[in-house]
Amino acid sequence: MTSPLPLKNRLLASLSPDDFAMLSSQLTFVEMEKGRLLCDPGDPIETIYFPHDCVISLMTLMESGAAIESATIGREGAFGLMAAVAPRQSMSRAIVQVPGRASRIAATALAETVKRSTRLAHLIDHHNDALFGHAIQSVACNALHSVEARFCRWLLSCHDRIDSDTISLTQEFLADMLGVQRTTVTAVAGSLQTKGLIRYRRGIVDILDRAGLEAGACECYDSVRRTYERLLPDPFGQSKS
Amino acid sequence: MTSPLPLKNRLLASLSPDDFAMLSSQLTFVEMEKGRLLCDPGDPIETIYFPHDCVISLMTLMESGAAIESATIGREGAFGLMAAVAPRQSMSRAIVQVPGRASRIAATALAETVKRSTRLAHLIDHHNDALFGHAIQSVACNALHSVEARFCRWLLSCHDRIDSDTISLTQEFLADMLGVQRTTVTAVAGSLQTKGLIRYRRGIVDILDRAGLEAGACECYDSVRRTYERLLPDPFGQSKS
DNA sequence: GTTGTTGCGTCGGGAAGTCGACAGAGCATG
DNA sequence: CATGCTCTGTCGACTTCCCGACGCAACAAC
Repeated sequence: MTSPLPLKNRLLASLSPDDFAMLSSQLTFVEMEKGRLLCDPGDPIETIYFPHDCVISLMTLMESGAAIESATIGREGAFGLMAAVAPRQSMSRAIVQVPGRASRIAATALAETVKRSTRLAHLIDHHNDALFGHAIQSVACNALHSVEARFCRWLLSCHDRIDSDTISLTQEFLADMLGVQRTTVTAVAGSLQTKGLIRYRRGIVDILDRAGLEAGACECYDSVRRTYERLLPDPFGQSKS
Repeated sequence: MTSPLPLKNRLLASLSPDDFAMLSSQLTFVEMEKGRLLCDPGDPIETIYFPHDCVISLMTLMESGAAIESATIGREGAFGLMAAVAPRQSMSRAIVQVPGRASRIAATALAETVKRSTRLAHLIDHHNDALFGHAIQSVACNALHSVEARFCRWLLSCHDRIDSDTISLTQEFLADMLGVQRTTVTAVAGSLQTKGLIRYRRGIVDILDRAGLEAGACECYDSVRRTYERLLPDPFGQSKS
């Protein structure tokens, strides 16, 4: 799946030809380098990003300075669609977690098009609903599930959104995402490595056994995935597992 | 604040006279008895509820049968507004957690009105955004904060939505909400009682010291509250603390 | 090759919360 | 008053995760 096809974003690929025609002239292809900050809480959302093979994290900032992940966005969705109808402030920090490419468009330009296409408006509505479903599942997940299960879930949903079995990320970073201590991540990563599910080497994770990770992950992984599939059917119809 | 004013719901009270005129004939006043089930995951959302002095919980159901709270809805909002534009399935179980009164309307009727009023559409849009903000804050909260802090937060946000300092709820029930063991709730409740913040007696909690609870609660309580205030200003302009 | 930096592994004490079990208290019903 | 049920308090062992500290390994820069 390392096809040269530029538009892997499922939301863009789901657009009707008419809608796509209206948007395409305003869409810009961008490289998203790792760590790039798209938005902080309180910032107006001026640009909307449709990831092709990058992953964007929505992080909730706490007073302590901690930043914990509340949702991730990849090729199944887009960042900033809450602002697709009317101007809106971001409530989270949005950063590029895994580098790659995306298409972007000005929020005002998208809002113009949305006014003319109820079909596009419904697509965005469905996306926002799925994102909400993602969030409430994570509320439950963070309260009930072990770090190991959440770690597996995280790796899987990241893996779904990229075209490689190798993910570049440090344990420190992952600890922030999951909202746990770095040493806890080390312990869990060691455990998964012993089981042969992943390999960890200095900032790089290799996914060795997807099925094993799925067995170790909590139900939340599949639950969120099914919600997206129901509300935003995959126009490519592909799947990894 | 035990005024006989029937419409305490802030969303309804924020409507323009025109919008309210269009809706009022379709709105029905209902008593919401404790424990009433409004929706289960997968059910179509057919009715939208605007609480006046009851509290509705959105609960995420897990495969194990556990049901944990992912958001609460009171007089500052409404249940079911994701379905205000187009038909939608519920993703959570919605139950009445604290009894009281609400106004309800058929989703189809509201959708008709929304088509005619962009102002109403924007109000609903803001509500859904605030609810999303509520959810992502809870994602972080459940990952980072102690049970005691979350317990305080829960009591405060419940207290905000009713007209009494007495809340009827068992520790068992609260344990489900918070996603913890019942014995843990007992321990925390005992601690708060010793500090003089609450009184607990067989299914009934009395709020004795709001300021003390606010000191014990995590920042999430205030954060969520400010988000609602920003997106949906209180038309009554009142506050409890 | 040396140095500096970054990321990982480990160790140990401690706090928080789990889980099962049981006793007792409050309340309603007959 | 007796019965039964529901809700709360307690206990103890156990697990998970926190939190700070330290050393080492890998990599980059010069």
